[in-house]
Amino acid sequence: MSLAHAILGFLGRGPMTGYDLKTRWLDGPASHFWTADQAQVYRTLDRLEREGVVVSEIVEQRGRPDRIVYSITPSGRESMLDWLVEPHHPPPVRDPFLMQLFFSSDLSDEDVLEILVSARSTLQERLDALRDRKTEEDSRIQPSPERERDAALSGMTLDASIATARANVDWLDDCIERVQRGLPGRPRRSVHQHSKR
Amino acid sequence: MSLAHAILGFLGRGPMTGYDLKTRWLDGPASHFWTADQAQVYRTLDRLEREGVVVSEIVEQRGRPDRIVYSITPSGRESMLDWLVEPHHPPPVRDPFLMQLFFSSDLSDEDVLEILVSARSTLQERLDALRDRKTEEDSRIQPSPERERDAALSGMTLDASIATARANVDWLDDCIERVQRGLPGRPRRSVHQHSKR
DNA sequence: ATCGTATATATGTGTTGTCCTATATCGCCT
DNA sequence: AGGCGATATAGGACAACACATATATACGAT
Repeated sequence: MSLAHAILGFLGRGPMTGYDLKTRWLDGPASHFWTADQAQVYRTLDRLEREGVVVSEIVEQRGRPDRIVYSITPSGRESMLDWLVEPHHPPPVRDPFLMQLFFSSDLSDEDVLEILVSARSTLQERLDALRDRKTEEDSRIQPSPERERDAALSGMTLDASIATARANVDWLDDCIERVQRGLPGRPRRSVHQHSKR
Repeated sequence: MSLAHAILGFLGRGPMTGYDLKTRWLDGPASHFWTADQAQVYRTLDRLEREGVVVSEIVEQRGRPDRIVYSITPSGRESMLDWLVEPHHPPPVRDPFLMQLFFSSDLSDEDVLEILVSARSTLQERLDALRDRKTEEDSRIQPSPERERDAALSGMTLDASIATARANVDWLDDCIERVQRGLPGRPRRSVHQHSKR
């Protein structure tokens, strides 16, 4: 599980609660390469503590649940470094959108077009958000050489997501053009005969 | 689960066994947008039959296990058409490789470079394979207008994967160049001090 | 002669991830 | 006054997925 290593990675930069991990990091600077459910974060922290790679300290609070501040242990740092030098490749492909397009021969050209246009607009939003984050991160001045290094690497990963998103928007534009010129053949069954609701 | 709809989609083109679904389609023409375990295919077929969207017919064989040939039912076609017109967006991002790069500030420039070069070579192979499939599919003549339509859409999805892969190779080239010029800061902890095995 | 591969389905088990709900209080907005 | 969002953790239930193993035989290669 890579979530465990994301957690170790962030705890390597300083002690934190599960809440912080989720809201300040996973939902923010890490959101373009990993997503995780809140429940899963807490459960993973539990597991990591049982494994001895993190330790927790309870900080009492008034009015709120006690904070459980986790820190990485030396064994945790070791495990993270081991993970860092192993080769990690992108995960198995599983893309419902491409699947939809693949099986769209039963739809009319108009329906296919609609799907493509809608996907384009979603992707464009995502791309804009990524670009905003990139300019924002680029303009932020880092207080230390270590942070500069972190920022450079973080920027590189953002560039990857931006490049991918842009390539996909371009591809969608090509598809839209092609469908507008008309796809070969005709749909076997039209949706409009089917779903007259 | 989209696997269910992949299965319905392929069964829509003709009756088939679980074995065929896995070996002739999922491991082949569908592999760039979906991957599935053999066990999962059979279990999903079971479920789909209980749901009444597919029916099975047992074909006895000598020397081999009986074939269980599945066909899509009218209700299955309906369910597939419903799914086809719904908007489907790419799944949540989960990329161990980007994560690795993000947390690589504890590695030396040389180690980061090694990771990038290795990723590049894997991706390049993947890209070559996709391109081969594309030329192969393009050169195949389709027997009917429906097949032509299928082929056009299939080609479009292949183009998406190719565009993504190419964008990523280009991005990796940029990264490699940048790291060769040197990343800012220095690693906090070197791996070489750590793993002298 | 045996080893591997293709054909064909099935189960057991564990892991990872999702969704929903519960709890408790503070502060802000309407 | 009352509702909503932020702070903070936690458990139950389930779906999806991965990995290993079992069974049985034909056929070609070494």
